[in-house]
Amino acid sequence: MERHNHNKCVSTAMGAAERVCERRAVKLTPLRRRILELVWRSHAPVGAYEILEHLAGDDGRRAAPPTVYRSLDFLIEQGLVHRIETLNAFVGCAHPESPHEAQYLICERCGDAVEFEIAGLSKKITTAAAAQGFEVGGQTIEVRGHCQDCRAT
Amino acid sequence: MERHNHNKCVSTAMGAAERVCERRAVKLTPLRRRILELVWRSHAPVGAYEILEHLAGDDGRRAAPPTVYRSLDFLIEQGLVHRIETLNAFVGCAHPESPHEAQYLICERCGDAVEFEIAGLSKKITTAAAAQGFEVGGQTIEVRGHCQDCRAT
DNA sequence: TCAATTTATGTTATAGTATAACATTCCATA
DNA sequence: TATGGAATGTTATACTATAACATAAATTGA
Repeated sequence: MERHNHNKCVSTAMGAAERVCERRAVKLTPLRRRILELVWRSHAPVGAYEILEHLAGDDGRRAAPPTVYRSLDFLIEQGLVHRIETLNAFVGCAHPESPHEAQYLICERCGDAVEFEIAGLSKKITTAAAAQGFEVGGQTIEVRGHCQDCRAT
Repeated sequence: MERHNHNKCVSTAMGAAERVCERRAVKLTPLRRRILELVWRSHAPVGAYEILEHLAGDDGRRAAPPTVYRSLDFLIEQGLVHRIETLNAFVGCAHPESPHEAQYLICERCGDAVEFEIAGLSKKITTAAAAQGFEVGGQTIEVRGHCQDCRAT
């Protein structure tokens, strides 16, 4: 199913997250840590309610939506998780150390969302917007289509 | 409030929509026409339930969500309306004649969403994705920030 | 240390967005 | 004018997200 050791990705990401939080003096609490891990365990973006179910699975009792959304808010704020607007879902950020505008390739067949960067793209947009007097606060760039693997199959 | 004659924009847009539909032999029914007009009457993106309320205002009785969503689906399919993913809302398309990837500048102060195009941007993304073996089906590019007018105020 | 304060989480209820499934009406055309 | 397809109506419900208030845990300062 996985074409590489994804567990390793997860633990690498968790390590990075811990370092980032420590450096910023913000708390990666057990709950936040658990939710970040759940997000990372999936290549594909995960919905908030999906996370909720997995939380319930771990211990006996059921968490409520605000629990998940609050932690997601924190993780997004710290750049550890990105939200995929076109899917109402969440993915782990591959480069949490340096804040950046994320751009995603989203495969409509397998559901994977891969963060990618086109050199200068973000800057080009900012410049073009500025030319019209628009001051850019944030960008959402999401590309739908079929990934290499799915096209081959 | 409006800094130009927006009514004129609306009627121009409606005319274009009628021509487009006629050429394609698809039906711009009274309901679809009414909804398109409601969308156009606002510079800012409109939510589906907001449209629903305005529909109710016109005659006495209340429409149900599927009525609106179905018409929106049609209008989007025909490129007469675009969906703003980051707002769960809808705007009239300025250039319905030629299908294209829309890009939006969305002002967080006044709410206006302006369609704009950066020369070669869409193509650049497609090319960059192709370099990774990804075949692009569609793009979502939405830029948040402050428009010229709102910055001036 | 302990009270005061802040931060995080729990809990309940509800708001907001969207679609499934089936019924009815409208309309083009044979 | 019967009929088949497209459009719309209707009811119910799924999915996504947040408000508001309660409790618990951690931090700080006296």
